[in-house]
Amino acid sequence: MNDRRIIQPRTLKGFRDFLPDAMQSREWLIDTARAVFRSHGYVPIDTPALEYTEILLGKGGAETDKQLYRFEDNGGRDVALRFDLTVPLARFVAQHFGELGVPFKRYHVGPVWRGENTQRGRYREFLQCDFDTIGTESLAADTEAALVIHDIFAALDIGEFTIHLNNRLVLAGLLSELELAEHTADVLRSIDKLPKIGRDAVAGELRELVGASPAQADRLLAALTVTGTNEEVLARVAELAGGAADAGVAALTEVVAGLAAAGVAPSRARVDLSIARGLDYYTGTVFETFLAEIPEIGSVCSGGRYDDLASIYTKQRLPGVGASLGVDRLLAALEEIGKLDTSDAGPSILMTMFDGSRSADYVGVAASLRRGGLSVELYPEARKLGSQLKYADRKGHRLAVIIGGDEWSAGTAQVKDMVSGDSQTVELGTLEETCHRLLGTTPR
RNA sequence: GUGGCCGUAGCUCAGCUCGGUUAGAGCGCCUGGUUGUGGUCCAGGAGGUCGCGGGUUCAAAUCCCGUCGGCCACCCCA
Repeated sequence: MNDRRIIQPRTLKGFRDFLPDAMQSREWLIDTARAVFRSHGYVPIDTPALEYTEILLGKGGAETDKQLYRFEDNGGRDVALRFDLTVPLARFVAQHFGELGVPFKRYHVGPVWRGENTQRGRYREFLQCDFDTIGTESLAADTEAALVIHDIFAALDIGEFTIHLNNRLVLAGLLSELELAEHTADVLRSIDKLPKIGRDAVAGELRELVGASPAQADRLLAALTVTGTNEEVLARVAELAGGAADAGVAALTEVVAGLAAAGVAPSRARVDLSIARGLDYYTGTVFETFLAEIPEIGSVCSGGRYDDLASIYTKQRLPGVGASLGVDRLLAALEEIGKLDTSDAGPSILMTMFDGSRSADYVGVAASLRRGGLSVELYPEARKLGSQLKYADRKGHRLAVIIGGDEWSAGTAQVKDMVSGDSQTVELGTLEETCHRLLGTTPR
């Protein structure tokens, strides 16, 4: 009778369930970002999770190839799950270019999949939250991208943060001045490790990997680690690159000036020449964002400018600039530094049920309160009042409305303040007004 | 993908080194004390395939192998 085989409930490595608390944090984060995107004129899009493999493999090297969830569908098509939102955006823009017009500014929030090894804050299914401006080379778009990042982190109110800005043209200028240009990719990857393994180790790696002389490595690292105000750093690097980095310096100068004009504190937007970003499609501005309280978790929002988003899907040249908010990494960081507000913002009123045979009446009162702009949860059964109040307490409701036999016959309702424990009895006709007054909200 | 650590109640963990009676604790949950009032207190209770599978043994949470999952480093990146 009871020997029915139970399938063990489990989830795949790197895939997770989200319980209500975790999900509320995710929604808070995404809602905040979404509001900022909209305020700057970005519009939402979505694309399929599954694409033809040739679409996804068009760009990207052997690394993405390995990480791809790829299989043959029931119709014999070679398909794969998207591993980021940028490649689908490229396909999307190439395919719908005629209907979109430029500049095209979109944001996209959705899961992506990578079959790589897991770690804290790194999963096989994770959420990306991207925004990009396509079809303009104006640096105003770069400035805006940085400003969007700034506005999101300011709105989240999770402590201080710094957006590190650099420009690939500066790095390219330095590398050509130092005659290391042909090893750009390797050098950049090495530079990215600077904060992690330190200056000496990077110098060593440069010598081994690309055969840089100690003098070359020294000069490069000296330029990259220049400190000072944004203006000082820019002036110094222009000097060190001997004019080869002028275009990049000018671009960075303009972006920094724009951010200052927008009221961004200098401490929140810093020129940092050691920010390289391994991704090779960036060609101009690059940014990474670090939280002051937990910089070691890495960048929680990164991006940059690229010359041509979709060259493999269309002959239309599509320059752009954008960034990606690392939702899962950011949430992991906030959890660690105790900045996650787990108090839920659910309904503020619990309508208790006293007499199951009158459930329609309770539904009616709750509905009328909601029509007045209140958030009301109706307890679904006439359980012991103590249990219902306990439930209200656990769910974080601020008020409990109690209507029992006495109240029904008197045409009244009891309103209990869950924080103070005080309760008062009011006419049913003034219940809505009383709730609004106690909650400090205004009637609709 | 390579290497290391780990996996016991819903959660945090003890027990494992040197196999041996009904596997424990705190918190949480449920019930009662308070027949219509939560958060405190008191009493009681439910809840465990010791991740899963196999092996050694008279006997395995404990030893061995495999596997799944988590964490960490490398790699790469969000």
